[in-house]
Amino acid sequence: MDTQDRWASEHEQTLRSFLIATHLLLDRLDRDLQRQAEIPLAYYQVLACLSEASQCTLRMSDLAAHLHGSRSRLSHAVARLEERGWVQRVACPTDKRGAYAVLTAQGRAAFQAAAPGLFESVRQHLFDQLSAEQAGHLRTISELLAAHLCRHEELDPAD
Amino acid sequence: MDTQDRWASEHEQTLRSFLIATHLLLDRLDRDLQRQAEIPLAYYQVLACLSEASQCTLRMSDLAAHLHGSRSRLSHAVARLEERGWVQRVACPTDKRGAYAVLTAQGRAAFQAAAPGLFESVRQHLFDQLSAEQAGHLRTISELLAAHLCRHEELDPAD
DNA sequence: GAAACTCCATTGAGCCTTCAACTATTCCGG
DNA sequence: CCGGAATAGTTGAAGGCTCAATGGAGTTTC
Repeated sequence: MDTQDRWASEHEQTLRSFLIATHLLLDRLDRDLQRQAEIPLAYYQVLACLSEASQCTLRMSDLAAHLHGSRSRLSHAVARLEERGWVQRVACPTDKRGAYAVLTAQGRAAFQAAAPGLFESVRQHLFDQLSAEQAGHLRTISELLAAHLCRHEELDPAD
Repeated sequence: MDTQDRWASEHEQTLRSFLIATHLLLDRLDRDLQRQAEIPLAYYQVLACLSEASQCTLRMSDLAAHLHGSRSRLSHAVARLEERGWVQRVACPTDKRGAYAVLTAQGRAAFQAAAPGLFESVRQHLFDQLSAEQAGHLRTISELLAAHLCRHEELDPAD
């Protein structure tokens, strides 16, 4: 087996483990959250983002950008969250195309009720499995990859 | 800020980066593969698994287990792949409940056509962004997490 | 050997996401 | 100011996933 092949097979194995681990972990977190709080992880993230914004309010576009997701997806998500009374859409006075998403009191309550269970899952399935050093590595790696992918999306609007 | 808080906020940041990075990366790989080869990453993994099996054949259950996914999901996936003529179901002679999934010649061809593009994406968006040391860490971490989550699923059939 | 259990695999409903229009507004060059 | 281009956001169809329910086939027990 020459050097090229060794490289490839090593990376292939890493990729395989990475795909399995991330799928299993994301599924588990999503499932736990779904069972305990009846919200998908993706919607929890919307609530989390809004809860940190000033006035618990964000323009739809900004919210989508913070979540690194598409406008379309956010639009659907907010529609669902609005049905539950957790978020409200408010028209933007200065730009009639625009809309604000506002976290309601109920939305904040739902978010706060869901958080402890999620953190417990994360602790159990992620951080309890890693040494402090490994958690540090994971953070570094995640930040590197996220930065690259964000950069790449800006530059490559192959859409 | 006391020690507890520091711990929590550090981990929260790590989690955030991790979720963003994995979502962006999985989306990008899936999208690239979809554009270049018109298959979702999940279906590619099915083909990959079959292509490595002896006779390119695997029991549905075993295939699901290798992929760490549910039987239901695999059943749907194989149904789609069968429509395309890439996989064929074959009844198991010894156990009439059972079914084999067999990779067809067309399926193998589609898999081989898709692989280079995927590896290129993986190289560009994952390994080119990491040092050799970091790739090693990622592998270790992934394997740890995957092992834990597999163990956990066996032990905790909270279903 | 029949009832009770378990196991393999499939099915359909419901939800989430993506993709590709589409509407409505705002911006900008001339 | 007008017409074209860019921007904000929504919508509906299509596809994939999960969940719960089902059917059919082996297995166990007495």
